[in-house]
Amino acid sequence: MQPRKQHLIDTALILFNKFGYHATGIDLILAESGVSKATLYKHFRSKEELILAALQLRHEQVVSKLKNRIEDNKKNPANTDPVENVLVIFDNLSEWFNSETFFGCNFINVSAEYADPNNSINIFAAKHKQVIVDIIATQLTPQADSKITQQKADQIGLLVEGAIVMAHTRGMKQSALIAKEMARTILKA
Amino acid sequence: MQPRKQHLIDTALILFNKFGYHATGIDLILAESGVSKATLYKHFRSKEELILAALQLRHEQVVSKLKNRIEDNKKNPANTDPVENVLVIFDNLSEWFNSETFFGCNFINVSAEYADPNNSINIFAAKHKQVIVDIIATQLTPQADSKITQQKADQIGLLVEGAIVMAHTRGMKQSALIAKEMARTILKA
DNA sequence: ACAAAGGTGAACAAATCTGTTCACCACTAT
DNA sequence: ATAGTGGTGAACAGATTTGTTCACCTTTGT
Repeated sequence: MQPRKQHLIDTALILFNKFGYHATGIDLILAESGVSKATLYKHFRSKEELILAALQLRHEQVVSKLKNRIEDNKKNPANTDPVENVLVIFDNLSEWFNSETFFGCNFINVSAEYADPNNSINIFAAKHKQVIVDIIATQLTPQADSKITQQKADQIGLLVEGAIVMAHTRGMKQSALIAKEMARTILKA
Repeated sequence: MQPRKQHLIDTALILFNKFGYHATGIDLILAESGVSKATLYKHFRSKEELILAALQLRHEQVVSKLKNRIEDNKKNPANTDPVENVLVIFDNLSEWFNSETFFGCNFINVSAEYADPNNSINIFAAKHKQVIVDIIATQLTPQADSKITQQKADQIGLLVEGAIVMAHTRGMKQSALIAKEMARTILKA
């Protein structure tokens, strides 16, 4: 990956997330990154392609952070309960909400702006959400094939979405901890 | 309210919800409604004002529908459990998700596009969410002033948001019923 | 020394967006 | 009849959007 290309994607990701996808024009990304317009269109055929590249980057960030969190938690031999190991997701969320870089979930937001289910951007967002739920499912049971595991993973996924929206639209950053307690109750019921 | 003005708001609400707020141009609203541009700008100073009017309409729709649902449920003297009376919210959601007019929550979506917390559109969306939670709280206990009631209402609110996002981004329309069962477990724990 | 690759800057095209203006039309109440 | 109200249509302005093109610059590998 050429450094200029990477820099464009990094900058675009931040601006898209903070200001929205339609509201963030190409020119702002160029000004903020210091890259020329000709270079942008040498690396990306269109704005849509840049959006997809930014989402791809974000997807990788989220997945790797999540997996690392869970793995770190498992390193402590005291943590054997798969339920508790999954709940670290919400600690992750809490940190994110309280960081300076929280402007809602890229994928929820982009889904709102590109709502057509046939649009490749929308499809990408839906896939991301599915991957996250699948990771949760594999954590709950080593073989994540059972119906019950899938159901539980969807429940956790639903709580994650709810916490993100609450934190974003109402500024309720404690929603991650509210969701965590709810998840504990649900999973142990 | 002049009929042309009302018609503009009705049309704008549908289009904004379906295609997004930036993506929906004034011209599309005019073409779809059959109203002239001069008339639009006689009734609204700007597109932003039209957006706010559309959100106001949607707010009233949601609040009145929700209240009616709860009242209707209470008419059956068998329903005395406040928890069960609150859970009809999720039946409401389920119907909405499975209707032809479901394109996500206007207020979540508009919050994504106008993310600045000082923007009047963003503020309106946050207020709407707060009103919904307050309605839930008053249903849980007649005097909704206790800390515990507020907490429970926030939990229900979180489940509602989660169900909406799941239904919208992943097309999982059954999320309303998943959330309903979770709500029952939480409230009776 | 020189060619190739990657990047720049600026001008440009073409579409699209919000918002303004104004002459004109239809209806209704007096 | 006539004045007032609300609406239309069309042209127009001005800003902003995405995307293209091209002459030129800089660095790097041979």
